[in-house]
Amino acid sequence: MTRADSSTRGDITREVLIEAALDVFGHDGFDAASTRRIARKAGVNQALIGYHFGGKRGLYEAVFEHIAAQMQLRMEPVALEVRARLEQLPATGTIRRQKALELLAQIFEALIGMFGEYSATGWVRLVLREQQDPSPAFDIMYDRLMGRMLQLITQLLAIATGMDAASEACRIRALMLLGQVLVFHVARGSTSRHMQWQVLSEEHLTELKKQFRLSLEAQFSTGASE
Amino acid sequence: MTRADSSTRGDITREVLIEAALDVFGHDGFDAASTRRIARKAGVNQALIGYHFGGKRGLYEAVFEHIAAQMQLRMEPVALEVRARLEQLPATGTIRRQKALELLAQIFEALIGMFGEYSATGWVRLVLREQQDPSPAFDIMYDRLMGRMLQLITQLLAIATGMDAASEACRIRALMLLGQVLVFHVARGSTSRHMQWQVLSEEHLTELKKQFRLSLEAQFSTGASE
DNA sequence: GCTCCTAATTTAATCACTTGATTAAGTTAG
DNA sequence: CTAACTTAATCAAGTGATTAAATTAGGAGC
Repeated sequence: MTRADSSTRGDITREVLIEAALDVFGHDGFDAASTRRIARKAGVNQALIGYHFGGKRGLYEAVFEHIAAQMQLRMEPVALEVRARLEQLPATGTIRRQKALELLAQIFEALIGMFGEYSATGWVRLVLREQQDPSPAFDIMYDRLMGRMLQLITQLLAIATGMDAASEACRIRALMLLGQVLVFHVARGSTSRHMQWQVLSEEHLTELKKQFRLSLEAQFSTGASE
Repeated sequence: MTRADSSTRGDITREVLIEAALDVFGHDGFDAASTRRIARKAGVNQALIGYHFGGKRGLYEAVFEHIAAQMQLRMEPVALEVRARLEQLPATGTIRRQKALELLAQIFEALIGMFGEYSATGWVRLVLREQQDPSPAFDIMYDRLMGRMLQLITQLLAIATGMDAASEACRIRALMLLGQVLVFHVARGSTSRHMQWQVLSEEHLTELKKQFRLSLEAQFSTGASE
């Protein structure tokens, strides 16, 4: 789609291969995916995988670089804005807590939107597989994105609740928040049956955002919490 | 281990094959797992898979029957007790809500324990894979276990909050609760890095139960919700 | 603007190997 | 003795990787 400017032949080949590989790896997993199928889907010769990426593994990791770049493109502006507003918060007080909670909601809204948008593509499955037993490809994603995002969430949660950001409890609660969002993607089979949702539509995402916000505020809005 | 009473040779063979298959399928996934490796691990001939289970697929589904049976064995008593106590609840009032919330906490405590206990074995990965694109093997698990469990959770949540059990909101919140627990297993890579947990120990599980209960009570304890 | 040449890229063919399934011949237990 | 069970051997199909040969694009020289 946006490939008009890719200069050399090789660049184009690499690009179509990565896109095809994202699909096939996402669908079948690393082992079950065959390089021939990827090449056929990309409309190029199978040997080009070896030529351009060194082999199947190299292509796999290139796919993760690609995903990480796309996610970063999407989440970085939000993270930057949140961090900027974080600086301007009053040093203490109820308002500081309230604002931090609002920033937290903002991040998760973006996350829900991103997960929802990409849930049709194969990359949710890809990342999920890597979560189970991480290969070097996982580090690409964690170091650039997930880790930072989790840090930011934990930090905001600490401010919003008065917890210690370094505490185990605070990090657990941060992950639990993430779980409330992830479940609709990682437990897709159960979700689609229990909700009777065939596909995650825009309306469903809106409802998820709403319910998540309710949950967030019920848990942490100023007043009592640990 | 508990195989002293399995009568015929065939039964024993089936059993060791299923146990080996649970490991290998869990580790490698359906496609990447090889019947030869399973057979070698089980200490039997590869052709026995075809003989006893009809083929690789048949063995795979037998593994799920096995898992479902084990989970059922573990969760059924809890579900029964909860359902029994549910009957004895007062028809309305704050106490009814409080008790329902308590039952909810009880279920999740059992779930956290079960997930934690089995997280070392391969079956979390197995089920997770099936969640992504469910095969007939998934229905075995959903119909017997997950579906019922989700129904029960939704029902209790409805009582505890005054929501309508059939409403979309209530079902969403039920899944979100489950997500708070699942995340530590499905996002294992991120969890182990963020928490710096190498493995889910008994102490970690205790802390998870504690934090989950805090979250549950903060969200739904009597007073304001909906 | 043209040709020519070289390096980058692509192709088809082939390699050794593993896969799940099947078969016929064996072995065991009741 | 017979039916249940197990074995080793073999099958066709598909795997990732590699190779040498063919093709292509783009800059140098005129």
